[in-house]
Amino acid sequence: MKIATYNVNGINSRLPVLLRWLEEAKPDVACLQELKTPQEKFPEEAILNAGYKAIWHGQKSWNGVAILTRNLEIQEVRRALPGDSEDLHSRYIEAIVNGITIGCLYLPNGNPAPGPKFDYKLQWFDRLIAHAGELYKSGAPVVLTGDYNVMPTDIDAYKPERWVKDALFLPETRAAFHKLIDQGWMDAVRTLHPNEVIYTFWDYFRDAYGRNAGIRIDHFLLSEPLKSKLKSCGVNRDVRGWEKTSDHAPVWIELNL
DNA sequence: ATGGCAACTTCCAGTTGA
Repeated sequence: MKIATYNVNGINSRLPVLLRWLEEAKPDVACLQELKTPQEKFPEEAILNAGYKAIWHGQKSWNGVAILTRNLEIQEVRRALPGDSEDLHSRYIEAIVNGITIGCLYLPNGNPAPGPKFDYKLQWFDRLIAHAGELYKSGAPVVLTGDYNVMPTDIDAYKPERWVKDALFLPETRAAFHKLIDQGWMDAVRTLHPNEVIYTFWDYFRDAYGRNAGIRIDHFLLSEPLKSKLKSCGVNRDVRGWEKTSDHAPVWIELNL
């Protein structure tokens, strides 16, 4: 079973790239972030025609998450993190697919830091940690994937010294990520490739992709029952080089179920 | 240290992203 995550940076302006990637990569499950579309303008018909069912949580202008499946039933569980009914950002959607709980998340960016946006990032992170803890303890097979907006360690950033005051790399942010990992989760990509330079985002500026000046911020976390099932993983790096592409590249894992 | 790019909105300049 192949599961992918892809921050599309606007699903409607990204539609040709998204459809081409689905056709070429053929993930069984695709978790999407940054739809940047209201609920009613999600391109459901084009996605259905490409062979995928979808559930999504849209929002005007910003955020937005979706889970797509090919030839698999999808049962939605929730479409927000517990813990703050006032939080209206569309940043989390969770479903059960093929017996696996899949959480698709778009963690807040948090810049500029310090400030209210960074406070919101850390608060959202706390709610994710609380919810993830419940999921992990349940013993169910769970995949928590998406755009975490965190580089976990120095190896995950081109010139990490340039990111030390950035919300994606500040000590509080990394500490929150490691608190989450310490519940027992496996960082799938880093576990299979412990020393490799792997990036999932390259800035649009200054030919960052051409220079491979990237960062690794899109992650797959696996709960206990899935750790022994992880077969392979990777980044569809070439997608970042396509015309009218996102600033993120898709990331995928293959599970031997 | 700065600003470079892209997508959004609703009227082309301001905001957000990472």
